[in-house]
Amino acid sequence: MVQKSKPPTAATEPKRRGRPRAYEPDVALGKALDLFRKQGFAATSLDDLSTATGMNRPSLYGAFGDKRELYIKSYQRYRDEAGAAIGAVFREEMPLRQRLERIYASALDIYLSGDSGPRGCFTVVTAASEAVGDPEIRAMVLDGLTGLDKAFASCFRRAKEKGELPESSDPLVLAQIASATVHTIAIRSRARVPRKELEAIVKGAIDVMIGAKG
Amino acid sequence: MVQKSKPPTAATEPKRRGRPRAYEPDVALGKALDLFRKQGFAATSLDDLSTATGMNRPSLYGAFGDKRELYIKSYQRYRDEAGAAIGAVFREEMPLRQRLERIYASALDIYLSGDSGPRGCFTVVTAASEAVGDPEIRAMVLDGLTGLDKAFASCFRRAKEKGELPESSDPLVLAQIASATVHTIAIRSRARVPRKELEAIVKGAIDVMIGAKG
DNA sequence: CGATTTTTGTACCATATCGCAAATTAATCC
DNA sequence: GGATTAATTTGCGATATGGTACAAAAATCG
Repeated sequence: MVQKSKPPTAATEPKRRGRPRAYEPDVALGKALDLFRKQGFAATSLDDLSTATGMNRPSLYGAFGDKRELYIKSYQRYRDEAGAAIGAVFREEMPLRQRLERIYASALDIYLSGDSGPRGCFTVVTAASEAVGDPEIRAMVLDGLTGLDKAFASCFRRAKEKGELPESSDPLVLAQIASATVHTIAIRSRARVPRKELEAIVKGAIDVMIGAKG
Repeated sequence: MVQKSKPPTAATEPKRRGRPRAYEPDVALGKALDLFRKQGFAATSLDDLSTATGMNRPSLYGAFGDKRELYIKSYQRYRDEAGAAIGAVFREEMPLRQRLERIYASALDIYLSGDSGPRGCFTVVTAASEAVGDPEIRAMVLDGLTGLDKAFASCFRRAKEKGELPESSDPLVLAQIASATVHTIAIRSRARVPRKELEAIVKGAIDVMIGAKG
């Protein structure tokens, strides 16, 4: 039940008072996230989480609260990471097609990762499921969905201004198709559709969005 | 623990031998399906299923097998129903736009139904989740996904032949966008996005697919 | 070193869960 | 009516589950 034996890594120790933690909260949360992504909320037991994180249940509870809180914190972490990944692509300057390709590539990287099979998208695979019954999770899911829509919308708006899209194009509509494409590969990846096929879907969608063919 | 007190409804009784069933398998499976759609596999207990179907656990077990088998049978039932609904739309002759509108309308009917909140799509919300770990479910999910793709593809192929689409259009690509649109509304409906918004997404997607604007 | 603080480890509790065995009930067949 | 068949009902049992109480451990502070 030990995660790391060597003393706390971070140099910025405010010299905590009592017995030092045997785990690093960040890596523990990462492990919890992995499990929740793979199995969902209900199918993941505290024992599972305990062995995966290397923390025993009381420590888990003390650090993150009960199972639902841990789930929400895991989801928050996932969203932060995913948001950072696509945010990076948005900040760089590049042609529309390339930007889209990069976004979908990093989405696929996220969805297809995992030792025991692709884990898909947290939002789509498990959070959406919990969203019906849990208002807090629902709010996060909605926020994630509209966040993606908006990111794509601004992306297309910018492209249109730069003349990369015909004047007749509607950035909001294109954004929803772009989001839908993200959603469809998220679902398909969970069914172990091979990356090649997912990339083909992405390519076709990009062609349509850019107006190469329709 | 009684589902119906009156004797078996169906006129086609082969005069079964022993004590008559107190339930009708069809309605029981429907109730099970409702629950699984709402809660997913792991979060649905046999007790839940028992009270919902009006059958006690041994009867449930005798009729449908263990929980996983019941889940698979429920999913099969869902697919049969959904397939029948869109199949009906495909058999009729009508212009492309109208056909697409009808398909999405019946999809929304399915996704948004439910007493305690919209239940979304079985395939997307729960089956895809189980698909990673269960080959049989995965096969069903894949079958459902490609089935939808193919249905849309033939739809667009027909439309192209009839001159409803430009010669440059690729039915396979359009089909994948059409499927992606189904997937995105399935996910969003689970997050309680109102029907109006979902219909707007559908309308935008149809416009792009038909080539009205891009 | 002793007191204090914080975390860990063990053990536990109440309940839920899945599945099944045995007895009971209700129908048909002869 | 008695035998047979099939479904129901009750209840059990082994295990899993989420959560917590409590003592031991490991650090800092004075």
